[in-house]
Amino acid sequence: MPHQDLLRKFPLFAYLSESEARLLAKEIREVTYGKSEYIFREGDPTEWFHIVKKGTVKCIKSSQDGRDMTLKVLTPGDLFCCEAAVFEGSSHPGCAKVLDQATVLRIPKKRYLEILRKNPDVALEVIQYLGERLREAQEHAKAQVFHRAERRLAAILLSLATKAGTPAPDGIRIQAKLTRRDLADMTGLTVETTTRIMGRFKTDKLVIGKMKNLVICNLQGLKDLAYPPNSAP
Amino acid sequence: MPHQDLLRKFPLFAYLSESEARLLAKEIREVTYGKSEYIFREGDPTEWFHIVKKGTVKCIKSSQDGRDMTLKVLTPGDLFCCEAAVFEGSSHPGCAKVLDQATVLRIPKKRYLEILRKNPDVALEVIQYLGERLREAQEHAKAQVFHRAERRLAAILLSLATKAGTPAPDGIRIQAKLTRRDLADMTGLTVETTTRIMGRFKTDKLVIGKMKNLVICNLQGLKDLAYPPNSAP
DNA sequence: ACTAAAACATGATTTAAGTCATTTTTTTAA
DNA sequence: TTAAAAAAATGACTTAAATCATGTTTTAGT
Repeated sequence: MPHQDLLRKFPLFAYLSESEARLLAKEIREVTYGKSEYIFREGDPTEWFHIVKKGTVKCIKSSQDGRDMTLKVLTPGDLFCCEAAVFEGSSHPGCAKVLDQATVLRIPKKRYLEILRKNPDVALEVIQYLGERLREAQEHAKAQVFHRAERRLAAILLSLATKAGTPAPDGIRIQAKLTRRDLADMTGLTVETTTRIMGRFKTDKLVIGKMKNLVICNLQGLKDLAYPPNSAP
Repeated sequence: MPHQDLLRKFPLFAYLSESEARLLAKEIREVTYGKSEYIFREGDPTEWFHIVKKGTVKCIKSSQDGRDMTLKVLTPGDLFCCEAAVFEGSSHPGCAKVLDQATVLRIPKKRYLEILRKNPDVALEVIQYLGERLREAQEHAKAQVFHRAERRLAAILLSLATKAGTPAPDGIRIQAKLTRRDLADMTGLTVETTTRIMGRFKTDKLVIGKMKNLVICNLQGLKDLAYPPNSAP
């Protein structure tokens, strides 16, 4: 059964019968995108249900005023376009843009809906997944709306560490090579303040290395900044 | 069939058979809460699935540092505790607190899960509902994280107008009587800046009346502030 | 390998919004 | 009805972060 190991974060196959899984496997397409390519843009019709297989993808919500907000960084196993997007006549509420070269699997929306309809367990799984995303989005909003620059950046670095990080000898390496602009787009700060605060983080030995190879070497230090003693984690 | 008209925002009954609906109706409990009462608190075990019948309820995420974030204002027909919360062994990720006297319907979590499992259409409806909430949460985060005080307040007032507003002769009346603190908790601003900006809105004739009876009398004016020409609505 | 273009860094200055302090108004409960 | 408490309004002052300006480094494409 192909792709199964990729689906750890969202075990679609696990609930299907042998024959259903075989049928689905035939309909899955694998598409590779280069750096900075768009997988889809805001307003595009929703035809597929996607899962990241390799690389990193960011979900963004664009504005005419030039400032795009980065809502989420997706890593292998994450699914996207699983929201309202999947229903009749709907269009994407945001863009999906590749950060680093990425491979995504996609399933025709129609097949996806069929699966949901026939397999209540899968539907429940999706409900749980969406609930989790919703909770995450609210948590994120809280951390970003209520706090000051330093704390916001610390919180973003932490979430990147858990979602897109890999253990390294000197700490946690953040693979997705994000620019200062990317970080600014996640925190609502300007590139300048992002630069300044990242500079401070570096002199305080919380992180080391440049953006293309950033390593968080004092996770606890960042946690103390993001969630100080008198606020709940 | 009881309660059916309340469920317009989430037509649960519409998908059930006569017998199922009768069975469910028997298990629905109606509970009334007074002003400022908690329906549940963060960390409480999730035993029920709730729907607002009357009044207004707010979802908040609390902090030890005294600043609670108001995530959402719920009005009749809204459901809550429908997220990850509903699954095994989970606990509420935030509190639900009554703004104005409110009546809520509640269904035992177990029954709710049974319904989802047996009625794929209901499950799809929930998926759609959650997707919509997720999109909303992201949209909200974007509006709040990236903009300045005035714009943030304007955006919040607009969303309140659509969600908790009723047409009035002089504009849209916001029924939920929110305090400056409530508005501050939704925008991440201080009470003082909220006061100052609301004052400006009043002199600019965008809104009239006090908090207990706030009327938005220039919707377009607020829209222009919240989504200026060079940014997408 | 070299050039052009991004991305990054840093300083000087401005400004929006936070903080603190005080007064007025509204709400609540005795 | 009145007293106490909570909420709202307003002013003086401070500060964090935006803006603007300029130089440096890194990345990408020919």
